[in-house]
Amino acid sequence: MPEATVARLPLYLRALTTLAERGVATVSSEELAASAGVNSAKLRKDLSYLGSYGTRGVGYEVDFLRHQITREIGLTQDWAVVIVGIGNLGHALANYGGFASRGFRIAALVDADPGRVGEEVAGLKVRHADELEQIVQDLGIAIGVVATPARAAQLVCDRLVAAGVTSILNFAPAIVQVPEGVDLRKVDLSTEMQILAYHEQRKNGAALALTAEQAAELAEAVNG
Amino acid sequence: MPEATVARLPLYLRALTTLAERGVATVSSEELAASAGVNSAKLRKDLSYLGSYGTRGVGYEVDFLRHQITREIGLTQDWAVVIVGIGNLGHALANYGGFASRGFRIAALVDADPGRVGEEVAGLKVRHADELEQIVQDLGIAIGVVATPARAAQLVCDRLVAAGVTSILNFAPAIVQVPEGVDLRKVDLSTEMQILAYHEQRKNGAALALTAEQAAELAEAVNG
DNA sequence: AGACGCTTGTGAACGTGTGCACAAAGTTGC
DNA sequence: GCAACTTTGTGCACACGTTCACAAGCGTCT
Ligand SMILES: NC(=O)c1ccc[n+]([C@@H]2O[C@H](COP(=O)([O-])OP(=O)(O)OC[C@H]3O[C@@H](n4cnc5c(N)ncnc54)[C@H](O)[C@@H]3O)[C@@H](O)[C@H]2O)c1
Ligand SMILES: NC(=O)c1ccc[n+]([C@@H]2O[C@H](COP(=O)([O-])OP(=O)(O)OC[C@H]3O[C@@H](n4cnc5c(N)ncnc54)[C@H](O)[C@@H]3O)[C@@H](O)[C@H]2O)c1
Repeated sequence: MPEATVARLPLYLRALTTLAERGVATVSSEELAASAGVNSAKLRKDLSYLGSYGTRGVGYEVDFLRHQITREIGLTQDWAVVIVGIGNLGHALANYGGFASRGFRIAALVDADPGRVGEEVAGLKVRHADELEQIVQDLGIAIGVVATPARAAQLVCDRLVAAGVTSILNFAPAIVQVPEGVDLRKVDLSTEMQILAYHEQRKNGAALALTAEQAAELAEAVNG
Repeated sequence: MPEATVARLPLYLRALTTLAERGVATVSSEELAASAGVNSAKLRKDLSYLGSYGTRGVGYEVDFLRHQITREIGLTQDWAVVIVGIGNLGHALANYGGFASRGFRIAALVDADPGRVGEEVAGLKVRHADELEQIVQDLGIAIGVVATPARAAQLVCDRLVAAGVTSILNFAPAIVQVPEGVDLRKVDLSTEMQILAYHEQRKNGAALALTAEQAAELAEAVNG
C-alpha cells in the first residue's frame, strides 16, 4: 500500500466517523471525498487497496468501511504509549482526550527532572527516565512520544529504541537518527510556521508583516 | 520553487544554525545533508533554487547561506501571530519559546470562554473571540493558529479569514475549507499516531499490541 | 602555469503520486 | 426482463519529486 494512501486513511476514518454519528448509512465516493477534502478518484483508488468494498451504483456502507479501515490501520487493538518529557507540551499531550478515543492508551509518563517525578498528571504518576527500559518492557509499549528539549531528543530516542520501542513520534525540533526497522515521524511546529511565512511573503503579506516601527519609517519615506 | 523544497528549507536552516553555534564557517553539501538527514544531491538541488551560493571544491559559507534561506523564507521580519483557543494546547503553544527565536511573535491570545478571558498567559491577557477582527486588524496579524475543539474549527477559520488572516495553522482534527488565496496547514497528531500504528502492525508489532487480557487468552489457546 | 583533487550544479532516468475518463457492474423503474 | 441511470474500480497519461552520475569550476600544490 502506497505511503500516501496510508497517510490518508486516518482522514477517511475521521470523515466516516462523523457521517456515522450523523446516522448516514451509505456514502458515495464523491460525498466521502468532499468531506475528507480530496479528489474522488484518489479516494476510490485508495479504498481499492483495501479490497472491493463498494457497491456500484450505490456507494460504500459507512460502518463496514469504517471497520475495514480500522482493521487495516491496526486500531482494533489498543496501543500503549509512553510520553517522555512532561513539560509544557507533555502536559497538554497527557491531558489530551483525543488519544484514547482513537485506540491509543497513554500508559506511562516519564521525565528526567527529579522535581517532576511523582507529580500526578492526567491520573498517572510521572516516573523517572532511568526506569524507561523497565516501563517499556513491563507495559508492552511499542510507541514512544518525545516531548523533551531538542538537545535531549537523540539520547531519549536511543534509549527508547534500546528498550524495544519501534515507533517514535518526535516533537522536538531536532534531526534524530534511528536504526532500520524503527519508524520515526516528527511533528515540527516551527517548520510549519515557516512554510506559511514563505507563502505569506509572496502574497500581499509583506505589508502585514511590518512592525509598527517599520510602518512608521515607511510612512515617513513615502510622505516626505 | 517546488513545494517539497520549501518544506525542507527550515530543516536546512536549523542544521546551519547548529553548525554556526559550533563555530563551523563552511560546510559541504555532503556534511550539511547528513546533519539535515537528507540526500546530498537533493540538498544541492534545493539550494540551487536560491541561486549559486556554493563554491566548487569548497562548499557553502554557513553564515551567508543561513542569511539567504532566512531571507527566502521571509524570516527577516517578524510575523505577528494570534492563537485562538487557549485550552490545554493553546497554553503550551503560548508558553513555547521556540516561536520568538524563529521570527514569530505571538501578538494575541483569544478564547470564546468568558471564564478564560482576562487570564494572563505568557505575559498576554486572553481576549474574547468577539474582538478577533479588531485584534487582527490593529496588530497587523497575518498568521492564525487554531487550537479550539474540532467542532469550532471551521467557524474560527472563517472568522480569521474574514478578519484578514491569510495563513492558518490548524491543530484541530477537522477538515476545514478555506477560500483561494488562504494557506491552510494542519498538524494532526492522531493521524501521525495512526500512521505509526499501521507500520507497527506489519512489523513484529502485533504481539506488543496485545492487552494483558488478550495475552492471557493467547497463552491459554497455545498451551491448552 | 599546469596538473590534480574536491565539490558544486544540473541533465537525465527513474519512481511515486494524481486525476481523467470509461468500461464494468450494480440498482431502479417499468 | 430490459433499458436507463448511477457509481465503482482501474488503465493510462501526466506531473512531481528523487537520485544518479558527471561535466564544469574552484582552490591548492608543485
Ligand atoms: N510547548 C510547545 O507548544 C511546543 C511546540 C512545538 C514544539 N515543542 C517542542 O517540544 C519539546 C518540549 O517542549 P516544552 O515546551 O514542553 O518544553 P519544557 O522545557 O516545558 O519541557 C521539557 C521537559 O523534558 C524534560 N526532559 C529534559 N531532558 C530529558 C530527558 N533526557 N529525559 C526525559 N525528560 C527530559 C524536562 O525535565 C522537561 O520537563 C521541545 O523540544 C520544544 O521545542 C514545544
Ligand atoms: N491537547 C493536546 O495535546 C492536543 C493534541 C493534538 C490535538 N489537539 C487538538 O487541539 C485542539 C485543542 O485541544 P485542547 O486540549 O487544548 O482543548 P481544550 O478543550 O483544552 O481547549 C480548547 C479551547 O478552545 C476554546 N474555544 C472553544 N470554542 C471556541 C471558539 N469558537 N473560539 C475561540 N475559542 C474557543 C475553549 O474555550 C477552550 O479554552 C483540539 O481540537 C484538540 O483535538 C490537542
